[in-house]
Amino acid sequence: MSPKVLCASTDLHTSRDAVTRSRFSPSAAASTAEDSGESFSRKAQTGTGGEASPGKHVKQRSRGEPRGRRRVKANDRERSRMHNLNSALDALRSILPALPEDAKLTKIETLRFAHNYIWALTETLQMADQRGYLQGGSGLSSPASVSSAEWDSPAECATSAECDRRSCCPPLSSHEV
DNA sequence: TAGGCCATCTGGTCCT
DNA sequence: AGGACCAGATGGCCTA
Repeated sequence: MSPKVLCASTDLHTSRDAVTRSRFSPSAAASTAEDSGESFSRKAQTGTGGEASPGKHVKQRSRGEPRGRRRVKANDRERSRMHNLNSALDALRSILPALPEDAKLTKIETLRFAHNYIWALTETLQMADQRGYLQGGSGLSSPASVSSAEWDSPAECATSAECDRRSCCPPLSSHEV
């Protein structure tokens, strides 16, 4: 679904990254506009968003580092934080039931799929527990051996549409994570 | 071309 | 004081 290639978590210099960097040139913007005392901000330019009205609220400068340098550092941290988040998301994708190679789940799809997957596993465990399968140690297939389609539409339903009709699966909104 | 998804920047707020 | 986290804004890329 999503043919785009996410930047690898450790690669800070994807082509997209390069494009963005060259476009915004944050270091330049930060060190020129901000060092001169004028805060460079698209929000301020457009006048949208939750920013305080200009002039009313001037954030205090630290006496140490110049504001521009702090901004650049904060941007770097934020970037790596998001890369970290994406790594975790990739790790989550990797343990979800296999999908076709080219079908990479989007972020929101990954979270929803994982949510349903956990729900299905829980249901399976409960059923197995009730039937005493857990003592025997057999009769349960490993999650990895179950197709993603099966996990998308839990055991009782052949299709997700049927699942919707019967409401056998908890709607995500009912216990949104 | 519109809409979805994404990366990035940014300022505010909370926490250590 | 500085870092982490968050949400809004922006613009690029891709697909229907």
